[in-house]
Amino acid sequence: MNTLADPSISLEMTVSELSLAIGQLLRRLRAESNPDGLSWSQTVALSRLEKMGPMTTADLARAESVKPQSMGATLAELEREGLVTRNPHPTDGRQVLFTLTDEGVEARRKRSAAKQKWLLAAMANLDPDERQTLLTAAALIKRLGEAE
Amino acid sequence: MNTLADPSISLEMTVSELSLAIGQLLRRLRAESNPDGLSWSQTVALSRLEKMGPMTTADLARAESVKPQSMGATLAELEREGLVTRNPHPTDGRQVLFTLTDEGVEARRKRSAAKQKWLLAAMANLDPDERQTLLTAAALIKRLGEAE
DNA sequence: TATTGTTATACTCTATAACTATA
DNA sequence: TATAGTTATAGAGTATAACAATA
Repeated sequence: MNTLADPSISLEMTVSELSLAIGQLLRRLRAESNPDGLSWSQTVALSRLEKMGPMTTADLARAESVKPQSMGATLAELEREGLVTRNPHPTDGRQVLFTLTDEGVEARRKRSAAKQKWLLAAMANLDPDERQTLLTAAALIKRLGEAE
Repeated sequence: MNTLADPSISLEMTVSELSLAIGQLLRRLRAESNPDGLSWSQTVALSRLEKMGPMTTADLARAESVKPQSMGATLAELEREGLVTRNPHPTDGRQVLFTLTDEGVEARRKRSAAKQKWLLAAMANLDPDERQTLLTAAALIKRLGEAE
């Protein structure tokens, strides 16, 4: 009589539970932000640039499921703060490649600390098994977010 | 030596991966929203009222890690649409209890369908094991979001 | 024509501050 | 005083629409 074995119940319940849970955690993370730290969207853009190397506005927008205009605003702000620089695309004159500056790398490491510090502390109370579950889940969630 | 066995490396990596993944999934979910559907914050408020029964503005705000004023705005909008009603608290004249209307139950079920339908479809491609991981992770994420 | 990016404008969500009513 | 809620205002993030430049 294992209700978890019913795929439809499990699926809808998981969808609902997961949506509510991640929404709450994200709001919680935002609430923990540092006054002179990086905003969420800035942190995300910097992280992705650091991980993937130079990228265009459109690629970053696609990667984060936002419109190019929205990503453009985030990048313009990061550029004003000297955390990214823009370079022309070598072959396509329309495109602009954004690259992390040294200061951007530093900022990503230091100024996003407040948020992550909170989550780090919260996760420190979990069992190793639970942390492993979250790491596995993170990869799955990433796949869902990227899914067509 | 196994780097995954180093708790600090695993922990930081998990924090980073998890934050990025849930941020992207949530933006993705928001992007899938229906033009005449419910907004994310409305869906969340209705879901919680449905699950927990009548609640006050302050309780809902605490549950979702937002300020009472923010939750107040969401509830006012839901009230204007007839999806929740307000009732006086039986013993404390300051408090207001919000309750789902029948129309609110219906709306939660139908109008949030667009978003959840997308996630449901995406999750249908996962293995049962992977779905179980997400369900377990949802509970963990919920605990993190509620953590002091 | 299609794509990249920009500018202009508006909406949603959330925050802070100041206020009223009740405990 | 302290708490629950409201009103007013502002900022961040995102969206749509209209445009320019390039492919």
